[in-house]
Amino acid sequence: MDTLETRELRYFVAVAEELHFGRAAERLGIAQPPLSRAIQQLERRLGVALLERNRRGVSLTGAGEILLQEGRAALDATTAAVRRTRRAGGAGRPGGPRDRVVLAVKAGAFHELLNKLLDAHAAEPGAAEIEVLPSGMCEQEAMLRDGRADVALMHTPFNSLAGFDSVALVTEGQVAILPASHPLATRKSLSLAEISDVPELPLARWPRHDTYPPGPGPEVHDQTQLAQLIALGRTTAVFPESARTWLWDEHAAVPLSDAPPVTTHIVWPAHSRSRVLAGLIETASRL
Amino acid sequence: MDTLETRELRYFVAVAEELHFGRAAERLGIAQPPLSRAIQQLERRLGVALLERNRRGVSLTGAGEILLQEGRAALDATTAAVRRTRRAGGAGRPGGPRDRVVLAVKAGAFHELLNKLLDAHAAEPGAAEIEVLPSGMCEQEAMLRDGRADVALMHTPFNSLAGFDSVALVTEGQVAILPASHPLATRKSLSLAEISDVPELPLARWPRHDTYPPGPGPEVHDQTQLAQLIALGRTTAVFPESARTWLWDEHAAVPLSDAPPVTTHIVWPAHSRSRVLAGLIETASRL
DNA sequence: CGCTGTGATACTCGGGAGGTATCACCGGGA
DNA sequence: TCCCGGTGATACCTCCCGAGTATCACAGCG
Repeated sequence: MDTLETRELRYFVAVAEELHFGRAAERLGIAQPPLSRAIQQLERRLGVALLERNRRGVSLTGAGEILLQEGRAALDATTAAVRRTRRAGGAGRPGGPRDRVVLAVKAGAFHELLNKLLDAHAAEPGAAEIEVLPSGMCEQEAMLRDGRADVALMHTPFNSLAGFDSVALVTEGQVAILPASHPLATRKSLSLAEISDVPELPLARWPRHDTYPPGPGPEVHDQTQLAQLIALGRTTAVFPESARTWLWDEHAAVPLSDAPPVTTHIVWPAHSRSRVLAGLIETASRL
Repeated sequence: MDTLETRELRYFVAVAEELHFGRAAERLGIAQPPLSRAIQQLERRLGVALLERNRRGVSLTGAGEILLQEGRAALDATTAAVRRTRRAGGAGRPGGPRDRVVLAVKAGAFHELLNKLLDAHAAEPGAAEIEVLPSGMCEQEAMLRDGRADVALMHTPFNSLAGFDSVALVTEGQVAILPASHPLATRKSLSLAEISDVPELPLARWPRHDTYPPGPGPEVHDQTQLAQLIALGRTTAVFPESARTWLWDEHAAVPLSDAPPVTTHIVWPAHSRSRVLAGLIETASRL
């Protein structure tokens, strides 16, 4: 009576996201009537109204908001359980798949650190296989939560380490990435104010948790797009120093005097206790 | 095909914990054969062996260990969803229950800070109701994870904040709590070494994650037991300075020069975003 | 006033979860 | 050696509940 089937959670989350029974049912691959009944039954069992059925549509009650949030977390945890169990399947048995750890890394970042880490890990005696999984900008957190990855490299203060265990690896300053031809590109150092005050070079905007902040700069989705736009003299960006590795000839990197330092962390789900993961973390923190 | 019902997780966790189908079935309130079948089906669907059925009993494979760990986390998340949704039920509607936040606090600790926090919060305009939930020694983490609590006060380095968001509130030194009649009780300051070297006063041992470390000291479960034993001159203990509030006349508190400082944090599940909780955290960090 | 689109209801059907009875296997003791 | 206690697996049956189809009730809107 105080438990809740995964199916019910999936159904509710679908309805809460679509705010429309028909579309939700279609997304779930079932018909609309069973979905209506399932939600009603869910509300009865919880003893709580989750949806406000007003004319022309559906909206969430306060309790519904909570269940959406908590239900997503629970569903993530469940699919994580499946993914990680499958991945661990047969590990350790000769002939079966080797121990494997999936490391989520922001695509295009961490080149140097990542190389050092992988080399150091490969040099360990009983080294497990590490699969490097490139991720979108703020996607690593979701990947850790739903089990697509076991461990990740993240940058504070950009990524939030909320909900995870982590060890800080290195801290570095930030640089402004400018078109090499731009007047500011020859400066020894710049301030954030100077960067933001250049009207012909608006700062590029990254998707942050699925939403763009309003602003003048162009919207970019990956480092290649951004590199292109900078080379064309259309925008500028601020990055950790280690981003120098991927700069083109057309780019210039100028240190920023007042940008907050960026720290790279190795991050994993708090409840992980696997030997392989522990080894990797140990290796990383010795770098 | 890549999802997993709560029921299946419950079943597997029961078997993995009992390592015995019969007992697990009894605990689950079902018969043994359906349980056997459910686990077989689970293994087939995951494509992974979870249990090693050797003669005379059952043991976990590597994948089984992972699923036990991850499954527990997923089940906790599910029951947390139910608890928090029920708690939020009807909130905001006049006549219904008020907004309520459950604050888990180590029983007997945090007296001063807790009073200040509750007073400050009650003084806020739209103050929600705060229910203070006393918890066992290291139980607050579990309470946050499975939804019995929404927010907690914890001490580092004793509690691990792993998996949660937190804000540090105050840092304080530690004191040794001694029988007032003991020779060391008159000292202005002590070192950890001096404390541990007194054979007639072995340090008390607390249950830490359900297991006692081996050692000579008596086992204690709550502060009252401990207070009694100290007053009787049978043991000693190390506590944050703020513990002075609950000392008896028969107790003496002597500052420790080399004990690590203790920081009190307010801690909540990383995905929480409720307005009420945000208000409480805001109030706490202004203290 | 019908038409459209919404969610709820009525009824039926089939799969699967669960129960009972039983088997197959192994180890230990007299 | 043989039987017995205890383990998990299998066979078979029952029945509930989840899902589908058809339909309703209702609200907006031209």
